[in-house]
Amino acid sequence: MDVDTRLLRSFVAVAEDGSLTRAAERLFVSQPALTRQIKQLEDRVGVRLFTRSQTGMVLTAPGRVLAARVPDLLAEWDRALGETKGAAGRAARVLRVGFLASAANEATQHIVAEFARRRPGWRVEMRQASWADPSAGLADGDVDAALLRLPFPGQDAVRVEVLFSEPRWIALPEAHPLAVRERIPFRDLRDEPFVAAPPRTGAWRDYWLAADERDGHPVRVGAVTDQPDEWLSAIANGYGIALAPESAARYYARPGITYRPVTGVSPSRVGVAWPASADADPVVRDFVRSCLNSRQGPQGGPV
Amino acid sequence: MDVDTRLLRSFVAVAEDGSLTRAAERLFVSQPALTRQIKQLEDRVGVRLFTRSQTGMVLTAPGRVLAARVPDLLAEWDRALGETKGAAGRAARVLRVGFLASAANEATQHIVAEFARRRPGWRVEMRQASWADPSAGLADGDVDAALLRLPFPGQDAVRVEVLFSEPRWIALPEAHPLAVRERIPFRDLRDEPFVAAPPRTGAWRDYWLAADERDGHPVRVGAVTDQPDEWLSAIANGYGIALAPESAARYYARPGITYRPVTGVSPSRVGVAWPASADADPVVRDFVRSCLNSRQGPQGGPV
DNA sequence: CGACGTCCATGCCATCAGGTTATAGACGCA
DNA sequence: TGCGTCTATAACCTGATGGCATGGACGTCG
Repeated sequence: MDVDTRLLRSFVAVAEDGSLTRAAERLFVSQPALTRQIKQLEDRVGVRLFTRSQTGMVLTAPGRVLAARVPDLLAEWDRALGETKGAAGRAARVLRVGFLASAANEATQHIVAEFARRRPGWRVEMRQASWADPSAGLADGDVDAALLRLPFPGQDAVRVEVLFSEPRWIALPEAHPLAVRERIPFRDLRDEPFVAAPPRTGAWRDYWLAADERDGHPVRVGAVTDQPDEWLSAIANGYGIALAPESAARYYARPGITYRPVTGVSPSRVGVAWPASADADPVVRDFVRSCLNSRQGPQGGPV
Repeated sequence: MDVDTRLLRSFVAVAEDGSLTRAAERLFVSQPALTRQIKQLEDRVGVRLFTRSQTGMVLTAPGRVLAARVPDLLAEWDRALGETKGAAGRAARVLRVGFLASAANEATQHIVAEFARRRPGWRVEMRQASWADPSAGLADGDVDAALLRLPFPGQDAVRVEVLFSEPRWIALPEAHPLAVRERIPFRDLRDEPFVAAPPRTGAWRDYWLAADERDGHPVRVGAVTDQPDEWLSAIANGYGIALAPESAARYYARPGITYRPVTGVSPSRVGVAWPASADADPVVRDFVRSCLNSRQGPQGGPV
């Protein structure tokens, strides 16, 4: 029996949301279209997967069985796809590197230059990931390596080398009362609304909300964004403030936003990560070495 | 990235055959349709999977990576589907039992009756499998249990209880010179053409060709069939002869075909099999018990 | 108690994907 | 050089699918 993985993703979404209407807007399709997708899936499988009611969609017993397996299947498919693309990249001498907005900042160009020196003929394809995926595509096998901020979800499943760390600053609206201070203790910021990453990023989101350094003061979330521009707008518009690496002050300077050093929060660490399955890949190893080398400065010290 | 599993099955078929034309006829689609399916898959994945030539289609390096993973993915999907249908059956109080044509024969009705006694309200759904799948759907999770002939492919991955054994006879055309004999030694049959099961059924096919009891005489295959009616026609039409369980003489009696006892071949064993994952399922256990009980005769002896 | 809001289902229409047949184009082989 | 065997392309047609508008059932709130 054949199915489009699209139907399976729709199925999972509806199962999670318990509602066609909500799932439909999350999937960017109309509710009637989703109704028919689910119906089609049920027809193909030959089993009623949901019981409908005016309060939503509830999985039947067989539906629960399917819902328990489908996410793994989809993840495996995505992984197979990633490996295939990786092989294609290798054939074309392209190394796919994911990075998070603001991850390596000025280090990036040195790393790429160093890699180019080590691997003439190879090209690095930098792929910016949204904050919705702090692993920058590593988890899905979308990239061969990634430059990102630690900690990140799924970190234990991959190899990581720390490259450097830098202080965390605070980004606030120019007109914010605290913006006049030269240096701000974090305890003065704990009760401000924050601009946060999407909830499913878990520990990563918490880290940038400094959840561990609040002494029990609850987080107030003023906005949720997953891209730099949205993030900057949200801050400039006064929805909240946000911690950011020092280098963001240079890379994301913008009228209406002020960056200030913060005391009382741990610094942010930047690392290079790659899947364990690429341990033996000489190109990935060269890239990692390029990263470690660039740590000491553009001309490199002893490795 | 979303794909229809259909495209994946097409991909696997083309990869196996190394030819669009041959794969197309195996899949019962036209060659241009398959050309476009493959092209579509390549577009979606964003990677060239085959190198085309006038001698056929050859996998590229990334294509090999994908081809190595897809069969497992499809198998897992089929398994998830089977489990879902199984759950649906349980909810509807239906036990799905696969059987091979000629597997249990007269025992079947006793087993079903016994099961009905143990599980009032439950219904047994008997599904005849073609000889192309001697596991009768067990391997795909299509059934909750199966009545079949041992040995069968994949036997080690499931639980099996032997129910009984019966002599193997030979089915031959009425006009065959040997049909006049009352009892035929197998060595007199070794050089006859045989009607065989499809090649991919492996050991099962060999068993019914008595490959182990030929003393080196090679098998002559006169026809390949995977359904009882085709099998009977092939024999009646003189394409070959075939070993069959004794009970086939009663269940598949037909003008033009004669069944005779054979000496010098081992008897055939019939068993009930179920997936290890259903070990704890009380309904499956009851079914197995019904089978074992019916072994002694319809009224049952001590279990 | 009735109006309203919130669900999911359905009808209609336009569009597009996918199949089939026929044919072209490339190449190996006799 | 002509034939057979591949895959690619063109033209056409059918059917699937999505969007919009709307219907019907049910809970909720004034």
